[in-house]
Amino acid sequence: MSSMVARVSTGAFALELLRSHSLTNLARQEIEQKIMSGELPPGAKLNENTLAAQLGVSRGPVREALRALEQTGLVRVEKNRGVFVRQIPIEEADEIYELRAALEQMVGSKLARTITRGQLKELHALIGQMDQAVARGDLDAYHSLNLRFHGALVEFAGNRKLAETYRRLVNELNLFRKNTLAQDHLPTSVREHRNIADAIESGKVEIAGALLYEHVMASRERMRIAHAALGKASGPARPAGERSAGR
Amino acid sequence: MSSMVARVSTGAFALELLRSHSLTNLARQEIEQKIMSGELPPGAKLNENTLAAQLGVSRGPVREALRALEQTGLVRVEKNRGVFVRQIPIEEADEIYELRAALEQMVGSKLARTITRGQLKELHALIGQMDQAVARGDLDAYHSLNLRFHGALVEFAGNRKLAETYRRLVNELNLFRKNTLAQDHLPTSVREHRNIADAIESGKVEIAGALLYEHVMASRERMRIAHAALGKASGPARPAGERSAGR
DNA sequence: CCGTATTTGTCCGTATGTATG
DNA sequence: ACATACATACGGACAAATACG
Repeated sequence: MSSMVARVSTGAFALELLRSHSLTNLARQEIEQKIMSGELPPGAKLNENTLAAQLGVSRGPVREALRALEQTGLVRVEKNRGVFVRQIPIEEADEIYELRAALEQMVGSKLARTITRGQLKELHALIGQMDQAVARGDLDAYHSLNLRFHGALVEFAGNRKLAETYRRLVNELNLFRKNTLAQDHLPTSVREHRNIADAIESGKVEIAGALLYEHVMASRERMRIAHAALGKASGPARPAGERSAGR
Repeated sequence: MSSMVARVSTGAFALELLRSHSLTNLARQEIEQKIMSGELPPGAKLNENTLAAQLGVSRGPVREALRALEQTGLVRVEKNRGVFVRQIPIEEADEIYELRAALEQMVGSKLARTITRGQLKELHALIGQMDQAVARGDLDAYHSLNLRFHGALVEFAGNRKLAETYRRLVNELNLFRKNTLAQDHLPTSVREHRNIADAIESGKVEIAGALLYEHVMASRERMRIAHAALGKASGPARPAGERSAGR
């Protein structure tokens, strides 16, 4: 009893590592990484043997990881055929944006009541960095900062279940965005971020929520437009699409 | 609804069966069933061998199923120790209710704009049945109808991702409710349902959303009270609780 | 249309870690 | 504290289904 922790230097972190030390979790993280980075693009087939070889493990952990990823919506499993990186159809992306907007509305309202000065400072810091990114015309940096900004908002809301749900949705949206890589109207987007932060700081519960809702729905519109434009420009109407789920 | 069982001749349904014909999916459904029915109560340990034997399969599919169920939040996996039916702490139930309230607010606003006469009829039918259940003092029936009412609302909103998210949350709440089996103030609850349906019918977007939000948050309060009362009355402060989950 | 190769689905054996007397 | 019993983690083999030539 007395010496429990003993020498595991930073307790919580180490335990988290240990928990992830199972090959299944390792495989899940690694595969998820490959998907999110685009190394495994939407529609790609995930070969169990190949993945197992790459990770230096047997197929068991890989299969378990894939079954878990199926639940998170990142992959789709077709019996006796294989598992594929999900191809999010525009209709579903639409739905996800709508849902995400509702979640962020909740976040905005909540933060308007609970935010701390330190958190506000973090938000403003991110906004400042976004300004710079826009000035440099660095789209990638902006995109990344944007994700961090919204992620911070959600985290600050202090509802872990909400955060988990949000992460899941953003993951799926990233799957979709790989195609359209939204070229938001950056100055507008930055201004909206400032307005949101201000409304939160002022404690305007309704307005903060509404602004975030509208901000996300505006993103959705830009996504739709970009997708429509891309649809005409490049690909055929049906780019090796998701086999209509139920079949 | 057409008669579904019949034969395995109706396309979509039959294919759904086929998809479930994989032992992994079968195991997942079966275990989920056992959990939701209370046969496997929160905190129970799930033994791979036992489950495999009960289902007449090997441990492989069972393990994959458990990994999937972990992602849905129904079970918790401790490396080298086993998997357990999750014990939702009151704090998390609280968070889930809050999130669910936000989702239903979205549902209410949306339905106020899109609901059809047929859907309204279904809602009123359910409300009528709830009236009868209350009159009979049949709590179980009321509880079931209540779930169906909210489920119908969510379904009518026509956002599949929302519906899926909602289902996930309700699943987890059921895990919690096994303990507190909320004894809502039924007449109040029924009245709220009517008000919600009316607001939706009248197309009052803001009000319908707000009413649903408040309705769910009121449920949360009742849950809290019931839980507090139960905590004092029966169990010890710490009923074999969720081990603080790593960090 | 058939035979072959590859991949997935399932099962079982073994090693390792955990709980217990 | 040690040894024993047991459950899980992982790997590997076999069977079934699919894809390919």
